[in-house]
Amino acid sequence: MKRRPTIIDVARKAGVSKSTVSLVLQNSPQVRAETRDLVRAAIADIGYFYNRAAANLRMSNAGLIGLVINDLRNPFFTEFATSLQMALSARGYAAVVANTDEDPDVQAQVVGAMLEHGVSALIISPAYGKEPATFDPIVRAAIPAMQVLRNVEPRMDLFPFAVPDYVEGGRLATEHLLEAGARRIAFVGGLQGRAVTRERMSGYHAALKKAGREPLVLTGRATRAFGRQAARRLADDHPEVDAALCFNDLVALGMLAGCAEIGREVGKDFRIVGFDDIEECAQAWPSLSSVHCDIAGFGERIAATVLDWLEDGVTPPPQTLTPVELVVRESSRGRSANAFS
Amino acid sequence: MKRRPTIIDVARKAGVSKSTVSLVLQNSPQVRAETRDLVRAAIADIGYFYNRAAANLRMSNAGLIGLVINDLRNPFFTEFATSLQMALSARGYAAVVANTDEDPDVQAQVVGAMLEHGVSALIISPAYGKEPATFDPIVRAAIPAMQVLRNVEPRMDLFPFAVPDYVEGGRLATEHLLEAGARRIAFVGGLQGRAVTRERMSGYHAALKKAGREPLVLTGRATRAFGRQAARRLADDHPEVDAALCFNDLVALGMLAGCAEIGREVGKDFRIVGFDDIEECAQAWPSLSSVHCDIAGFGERIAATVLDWLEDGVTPPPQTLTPVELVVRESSRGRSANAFS
DNA sequence: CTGAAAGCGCTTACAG
DNA sequence: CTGAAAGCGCTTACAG
Repeated sequence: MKRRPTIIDVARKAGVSKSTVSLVLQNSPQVRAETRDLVRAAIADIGYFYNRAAANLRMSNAGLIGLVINDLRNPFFTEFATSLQMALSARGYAAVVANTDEDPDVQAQVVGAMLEHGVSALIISPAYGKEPATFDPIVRAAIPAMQVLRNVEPRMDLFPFAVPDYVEGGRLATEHLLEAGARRIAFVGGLQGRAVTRERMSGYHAALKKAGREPLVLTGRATRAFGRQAARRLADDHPEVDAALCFNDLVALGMLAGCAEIGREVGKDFRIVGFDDIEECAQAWPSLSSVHCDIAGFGERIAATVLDWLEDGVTPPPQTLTPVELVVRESSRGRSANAFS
Repeated sequence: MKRRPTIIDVARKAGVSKSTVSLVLQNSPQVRAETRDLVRAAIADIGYFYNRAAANLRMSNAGLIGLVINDLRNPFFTEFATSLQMALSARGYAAVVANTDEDPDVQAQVVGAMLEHGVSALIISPAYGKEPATFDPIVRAAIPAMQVLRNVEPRMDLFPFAVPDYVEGGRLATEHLLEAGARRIAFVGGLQGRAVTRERMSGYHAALKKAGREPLVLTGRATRAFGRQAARRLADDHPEVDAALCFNDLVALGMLAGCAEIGREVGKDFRIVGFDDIEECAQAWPSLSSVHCDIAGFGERIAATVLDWLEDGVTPPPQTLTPVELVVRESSRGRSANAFS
């Protein structure tokens, strides 16, 4: 395992000084074309590659961005993280990513590690709890940092927050179900008291109130398993309920499975709308209506926001709401022609 | 935005030399307890945190591991990447991760970027195509690098390969379907000619041959959409087929949806087995039998293998097959009692 | 247009 | 047990 070649090896090979090599590396116009080509040839020849850690020591912009996610196995967050990472990569940054699995201790640990690695900025979809352990070190490091999708840290001047407009999404979905003829609409899933649940629910409450209908809320974990149980519970305990707005698509997809299991025909006997519009919604059967949050676009937007902040000092506003829209599919529209067995 | 504190600031504050601070940072036993506490207090006081880039410059082990994945949105790879990342994190390493979206150019670019960032090792689930552009630079960097899940680079001494035992999985699943009474079993999904497809299929072929049955292969993309179409095509063109072994769970879940759509009762009229056993299998309805590859365990194992290689020079064998097992659920066993509507 | 020199924040022998 | 000094691979004024 031989030594990694350095700028000095290149300089020696090309017969110039290491300063010149450095200038070539940075595409400086002040080096003569022939010299540049000479250096380039030497670089290719000895297989030199840039050492960013060393450069960073002088320049202090490592080109590393930290990405900390509370639940990376959830397709919603996967999609977000992936599109964000690819957007960063396209602008020449690498992403250090970590999943915290909703554990604030893990979160504090990985954030600390990322700061040690000298990330130039941090994007965090935080776990709930022990906020200071995570956020105080970031304040000390004085790097751009955004919280996304969940707002757990009140200092939004320091940690600007961005999120799709969940309230509007909840309203749109509820109004759609009402227009489609639903008489009694339940809100299913989402942990009680969490901001995200509250927001998604508040659009639902507002729309029902306006229509003079009574809400029915079944909070619970945001999982397929909970959705599946909820389908059964709703049928048993609240047979009058003929529609559900779900906290997210996983719950909705779980309800789809649950309805199939108990023989309730979704789109006919019962209408379901999910939230997030993950890829699977269009592939499910019946296909699932959902509040489209354009999470891929959201990821790209966050990447751009953070890099503009980092590179040009454009501080984002303390709070950004991105637009959402409702995508109506079979689960709330009624079945397509080939739907009977 | 003030300067990040350094070891020298700490030294000044604690009234010792920077060497002493460095020793404290490394928990060296050769520094007196009182001095250590003094230094620790100073560290906490001025909010110092370690600069790994600088340390790395001297030591050349950045504690960064590169993770390059061909399709990070696929839950199978998400699960792998996440468990790997968390295992690395637990051993004090950070993961730089990148999705290539099956694009070999993107892959070459991100691998180059990671090498510049001085990753100490690389784990890659490669895209197909342009192998030299990705792998030659890794060879020059002379760092431990493994290919996982797909074997595209023949130099397996340089890039040891690890993968679950797909052949065995295909065999197990096929034998199970035969035992369950299936008369004609199709293999559905997976791109023709790819090693993964070939392996998963070869267990299927072997088992059928042994039983004296004819194979029927329907290759295609490994997506829900393809699975859904395939369900219809199979019913239309090959009504005698009464079971399917799918290339992966996405295809199988797509078939589940497709069967629901055309009114074919899975578990009764038709049996389906998937491959990978992603989390959703247990939550689907009917629940999906699948070849369990323990991908979370696989991720942890790879993390351990790479770190042992990096830290202790334990070179992995050129090829590792990890065990798989079949998990039988409703989709191939017959419905549970509550299954009629 | 190119070279010599200092410095980024650490670690590591080497003295004391 | 602790300090002074060199060096890791770069960049950046500053001379020439």
